Amino acid sequence: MPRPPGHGPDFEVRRQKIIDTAAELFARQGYAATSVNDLGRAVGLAKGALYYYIGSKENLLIEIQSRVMSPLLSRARQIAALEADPLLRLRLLSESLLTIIFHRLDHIWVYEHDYRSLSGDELATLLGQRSDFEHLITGLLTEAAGQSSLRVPEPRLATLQFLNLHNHTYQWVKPGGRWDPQYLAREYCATLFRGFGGTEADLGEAEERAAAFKRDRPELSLDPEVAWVPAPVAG
Amino acid sequence: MPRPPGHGPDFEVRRQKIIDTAAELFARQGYAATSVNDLGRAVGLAKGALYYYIGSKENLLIEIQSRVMSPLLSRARQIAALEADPLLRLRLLSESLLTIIFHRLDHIWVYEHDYRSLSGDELATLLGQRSDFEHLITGLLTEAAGQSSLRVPEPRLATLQFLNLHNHTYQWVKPGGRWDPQYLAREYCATLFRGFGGTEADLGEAEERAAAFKRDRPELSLDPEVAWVPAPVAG
Amino acid sequence: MPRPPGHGPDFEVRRQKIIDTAAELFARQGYAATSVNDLGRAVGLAKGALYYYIGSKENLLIEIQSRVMSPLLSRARQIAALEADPLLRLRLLSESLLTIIFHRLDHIWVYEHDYRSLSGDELATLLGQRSDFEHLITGLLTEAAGQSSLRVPEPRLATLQFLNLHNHTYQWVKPGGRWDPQYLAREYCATLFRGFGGTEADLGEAEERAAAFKRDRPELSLDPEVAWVPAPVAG
Amino acid sequence: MPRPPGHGPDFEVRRQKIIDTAAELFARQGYAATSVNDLGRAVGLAKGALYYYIGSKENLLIEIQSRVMSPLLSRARQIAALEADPLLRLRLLSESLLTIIFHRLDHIWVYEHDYRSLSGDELATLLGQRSDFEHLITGLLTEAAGQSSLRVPEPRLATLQFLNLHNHTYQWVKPGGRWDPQYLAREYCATLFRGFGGTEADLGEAEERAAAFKRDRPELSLDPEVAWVPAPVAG
DNA sequence: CATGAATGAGCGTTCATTCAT
DNA sequence: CATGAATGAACGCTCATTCAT
Repeated sequence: MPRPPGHGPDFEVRRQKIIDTAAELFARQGYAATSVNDLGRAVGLAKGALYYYIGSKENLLIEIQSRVMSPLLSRARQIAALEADPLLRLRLLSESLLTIIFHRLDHIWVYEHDYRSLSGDELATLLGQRSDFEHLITGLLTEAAGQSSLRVPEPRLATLQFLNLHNHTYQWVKPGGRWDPQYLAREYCATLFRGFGGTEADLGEAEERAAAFKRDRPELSLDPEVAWVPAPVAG
Repeated sequence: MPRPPGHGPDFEVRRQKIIDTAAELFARQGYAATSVNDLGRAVGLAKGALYYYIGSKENLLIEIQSRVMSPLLSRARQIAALEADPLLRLRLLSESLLTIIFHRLDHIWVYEHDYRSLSGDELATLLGQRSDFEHLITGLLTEAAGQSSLRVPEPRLATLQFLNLHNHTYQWVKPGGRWDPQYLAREYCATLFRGFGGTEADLGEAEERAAAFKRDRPELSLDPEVAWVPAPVAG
Repeated sequence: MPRPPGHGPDFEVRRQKIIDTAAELFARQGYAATSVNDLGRAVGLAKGALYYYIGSKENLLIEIQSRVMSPLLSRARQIAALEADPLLRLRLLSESLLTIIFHRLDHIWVYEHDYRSLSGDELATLLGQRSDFEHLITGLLTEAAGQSSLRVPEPRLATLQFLNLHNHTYQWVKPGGRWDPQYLAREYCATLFRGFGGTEADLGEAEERAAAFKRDRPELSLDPEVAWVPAPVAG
Repeated sequence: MPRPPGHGPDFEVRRQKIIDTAAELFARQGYAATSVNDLGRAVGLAKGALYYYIGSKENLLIEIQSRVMSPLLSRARQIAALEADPLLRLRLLSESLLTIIFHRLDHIWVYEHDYRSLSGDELATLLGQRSDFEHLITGLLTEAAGQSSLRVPEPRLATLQFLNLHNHTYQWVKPGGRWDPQYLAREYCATLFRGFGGTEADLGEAEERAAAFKRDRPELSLDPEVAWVPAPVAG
């Protein structure tokens, strides 16, 4: 879906705002139940003008998915590649994941609910990226089993518990509510690390180092405003 | 949508089979993306006849939600009311919940994905039932904090972790695969009980008692065949 | 585009009438310039009901093409296979072709103008059939060059002249006007046979035999009412 | 559709190039199936600028029709007015007509297929011009019947055969292929003249004189480059 | 009970055209 | 001169629902 070659300076700004609104609507009503007319009404544009920006309805879905997956995966790879204690890296990953969930809750709803509405190719790409993300976690859990007190006899099952605990959060979380991503990350990791047999000492150490890390390497904490905007993938 | 006053003895049987098929289709394609024609083709009935049984498309959604919520809630209430160790009851609840997820995976997909397509009243009813279910868990966790080694400083957050861990399972579970509900319940409860500070002793005891319970009181183990069918329709 | 399995007795009748009307409209305004709404208005049916009968707009085009090609080709094969003088067979073919043009003028307009709107597969099929038809004529002309006074040094060019002369008739012919298919066939064949160097004797003989043939084997004269209706091809 | 009163010297050049491109696209895809956007892309202009040159889409169609009809009719009048044997003039007309078909095949496709998309007034003008052209041929054929061996008992039918044979050529001709306009004109006229009862002598004479004519009065041979461009717009 | 037929609203998308800049 | 942006109508098509038979 190639867009016309020349566009005014406002084009991309406006386009991003339309995708924002689409994410809100899709999150609230579902992708299939939201019409392009609904979106037009919400952004104050006739349908014809909308298509000037969006290309197609499915394209919106692709962009939204990519706005989630793209920064998540790149940040996850950065963290996984750090030379640091695997528990620390899991803890950092937990907070990154929750940060994204908090700051783009509507995108996450769409990401979790409507990915099956993608067409074959796009779906395959997305599932591949999801699988990559999961394998990063599996790798860290396996590493942790070797270097700490954690017991991970079934890395796949441990990974799935990690993902269950984090990913389902979008269903009830209220940004600005009682808990923030940092707090939840600490709690979730505490549950999981203890739950997988980790000692209180290992747990405390990971938490301390995470605090230190965020102090010393702030660029590795996900700044969602920066992370989202360029969304360079797909389309 | 009043159904005709008198119908033959097969009416209800046939109706239930249609809802079964609807659940399969909705799970696979989504509620909004499944047409009444699709359903008609799948059950081998023309649209006119179909409407005789189903009343409306939304009605199907209501019935499916109720088929999940109704046995789950009644079984949860039964279990919560038992005179027994709260950890044991949580363990039994875990297995019941996972059993439903395993045996009616298609219903769960619909339950998790398409409840927002319900109209206001029906949605309110459903959300109320979900809240009731959650409070049963909160109650058991609070009890457990008093009677065992568990520390539950924030019962709401503990409840949400319990729900996250269980409810997200539908996204990846494959019935007939590596794990069964009993195995997953043991693993999940082990993670949670340890994660909330429970001792290995408490944990082992709960597991033993659960085994004994299922031996002595088999009627309290969820038989999914029985559990579903009569599902008294809410609404 | 499989139609639902069961249909009332009127379905096919109505369907054929709709295709008739579509052919009229397509002939008058062109396929691309005729909307499904136009057709609905013309047959007195809402768009939804129309689709119950037609499947798709392109399907109408396919059916119309097949209504022309199918009887034309089968009749042409019958005639070409006769054990008779090639000039006689060309003369019979000429009349068959003109009879179709006269009796389904609107179909011919669509056939000549809008075949390029067909999608790849259907277009390929049609072009193949057209090619088959042309080769029948080429064959007869070549035969005639051997057995009569005709000189056909370039069979392809002779074929194209035969086709030009006949096929372009749809542009100006008025059924019920001054000339009928028999008359035009005689005139066209006279022009072509003389034009290709045939003697008056050959020409007269072919005309006489054609008259005899139509008297003795009336079943080989194209009865357009019978020829059209079953239109068993494609869809 | 008044064009702005003053434009630069390039205006007309550019305009003609745009019409060239439009003719290509309309011929390939059909007038109704070609969008103004397609045209804009093909000529490298945004829609706004395009409309500065074209006025409207229908205007393009009018111009293309006129580019065919206008030189054809003026050349035909020139030829018909010559003091020369009618068979010679028919022969010259044949070659002129075929030359136009060869050199502007795309225009001819549009001319033959999409004239029905013209609005009432334009269509009336065009049909009048077509009729004028036909009457020139009828006149020549009638003259020929008086001065040569041709028998033309029905001048209208003879005219239509002349037109059928020539006009349908656009459907299959490939410029640069086996035959050129001169060759086809000779063949077509041979078929027609013989077919209408002309002697080989008359036929040979006409062909000889045509060769002489083209040698002595080359300005009467259609130079397509000159013939097209200035095409005074009808409408 | 069950069907085939019909409706009217809505779907995602494309169109010819306009116009401020 | 030329652009990018906007419109509103129409496109082909699908939908949930109804109802005479």
